[in-house]
Amino acid sequence: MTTNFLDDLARAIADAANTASGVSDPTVALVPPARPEHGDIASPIAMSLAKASGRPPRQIADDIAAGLAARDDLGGVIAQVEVAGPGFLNITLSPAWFVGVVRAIATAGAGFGTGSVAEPESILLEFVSPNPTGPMHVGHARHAAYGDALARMLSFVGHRVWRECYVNDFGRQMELFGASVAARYAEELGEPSHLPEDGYQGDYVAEIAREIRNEIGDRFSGQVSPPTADARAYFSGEGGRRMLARTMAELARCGVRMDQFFSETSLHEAGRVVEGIAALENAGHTFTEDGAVWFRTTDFGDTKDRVLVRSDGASTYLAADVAYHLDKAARMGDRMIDILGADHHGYIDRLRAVVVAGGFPAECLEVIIMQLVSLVEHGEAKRMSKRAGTLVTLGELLDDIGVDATRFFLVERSHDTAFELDLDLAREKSQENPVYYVQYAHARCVSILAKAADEGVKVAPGVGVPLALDPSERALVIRLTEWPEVVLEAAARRAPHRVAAYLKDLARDLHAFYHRCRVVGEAPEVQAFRIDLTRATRGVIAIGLGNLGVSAPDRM
RNA sequence: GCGCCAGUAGCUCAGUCGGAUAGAGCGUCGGUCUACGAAACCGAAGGUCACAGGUUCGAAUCCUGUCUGGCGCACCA
Repeated sequence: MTTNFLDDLARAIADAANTASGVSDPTVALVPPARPEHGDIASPIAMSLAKASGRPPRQIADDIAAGLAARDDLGGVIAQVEVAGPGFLNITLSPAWFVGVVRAIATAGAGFGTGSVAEPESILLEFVSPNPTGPMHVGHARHAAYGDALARMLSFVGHRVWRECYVNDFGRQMELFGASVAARYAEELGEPSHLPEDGYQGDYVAEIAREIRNEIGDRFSGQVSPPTADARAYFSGEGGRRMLARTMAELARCGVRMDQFFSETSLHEAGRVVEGIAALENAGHTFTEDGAVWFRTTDFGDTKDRVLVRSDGASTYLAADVAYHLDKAARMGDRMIDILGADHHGYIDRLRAVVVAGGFPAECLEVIIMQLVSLVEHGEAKRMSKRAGTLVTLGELLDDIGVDATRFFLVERSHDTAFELDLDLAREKSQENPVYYVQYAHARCVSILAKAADEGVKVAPGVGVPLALDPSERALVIRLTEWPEVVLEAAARRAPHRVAAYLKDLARDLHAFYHRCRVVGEAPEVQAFRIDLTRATRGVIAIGLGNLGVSAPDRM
């Protein structure tokens, strides 16, 4: 549902501005006023037309105001227009406008603001993409919370989104992980352990080994001290599968849905990596030097060329990414988005080179860089290492502060701001977490509506329009009308934190309204309006929280 | 040295394709429960928007330079 409740007003201002300035078809910006006494909505249009028309902004504004006052068809929209400051038009909207708007929003329900994007795209969104060598930590959690919220928002405004998780289940780290599991398995059997020096040491490695032992018994007895090639392959594969299953379960616990988990190993096994390298070679984008095959990424703006096949014959990680990105480009539709950690930002030029060398437009690959989350505990930075087993896992975070708080917290900040998560604070202050503030506003609306139902309130159609509105009502309604624009902008800018900020503002407006205005038991036209307003607010909070993957409880 | 991101209230951060007196939460101080939930509300204090120039009616926002911090700059993944 596309909604602009101020279209009539904007058109009227455009007409009057045209007359006043001589500029044809001027763009009308409508902005929230800086202060409540400036009315409900304001426009700086006179200032922006001053230069083109050669007249002082105040004069233009006066003429526009006069032009609006002369119209007799705007009674249902405008109550008053004033000129203030350097030339702002401050507009007070009529009660009839408020009643109509709130009715429309309450009626639209869960559809309010959906499908409003002008040019819907098919988007392949890749995010989280973990190595299945250990549990997800708070960094993955930020990617998951952000990526999932972004996917929800993009879908909400009308794009088609495919969510994909690339699984780095190939290469040296997987072998090391397999050797680590094999060593723990050997310990389970009471055989000498050969844990690699730089092997993985977390408790989860022993857990996986125990699981495997419970399933296969001593089948690999005598083959793991040290592990044979067969044993290494088995424990690497089986360990990776089990780690991935845990990852999937944790994402599901967070409410993060993926359409596909894409295995790097599958690319190698299907010969896609070799094909990808061959494609670049055939297109003349490679050369051989020092026994290695290089991709001439400098032709596409990279700072140096990159190796695809090492001199020892092994393909690099980039080679797999060539195959993967060419595969994604072929099925993405209009666009693919990669969400990468800040420590991978040097990778962007390489990936773009892959896409362009593959014959796709450079703009079809969008890379979002996620700044790091670091943890602080007891006032000092917590250094995390997967191999040393000192990480704080996503699971532990969820146990501590819950899914809703974790998700809201992690999308509250812009993705390009590094932030520190203070574990002590996150635990102790969970009651003051903004998510509770917003959820409480939702529960409060439900409670009011339940009260109205208990009292048997029936709203008669055409019950009339309140004579005057409370400032808190006006503010709340204006806020509600902003939702479609907020989510559209948040989706376009890939900025879920704007939705979070909006919800905090909306919740504050609701709480203020609640404390100033009674709903049930007022005069019929006032009661009807406020019930609609409560329904509309409840609906928008629920939609907004839904876009962030956070629940909207009826009771708390 | 080069590149990306950031620097806004005591703390954590919004606001950044130019708009009025720069906002919120937390913290501090002071008020508000005999009516729909006080997990709430109302008020106060708190600012050189890192610094210096520039662009114009107007700059936290755009441009140039400087400083500080984070992260990168592999035949690792």
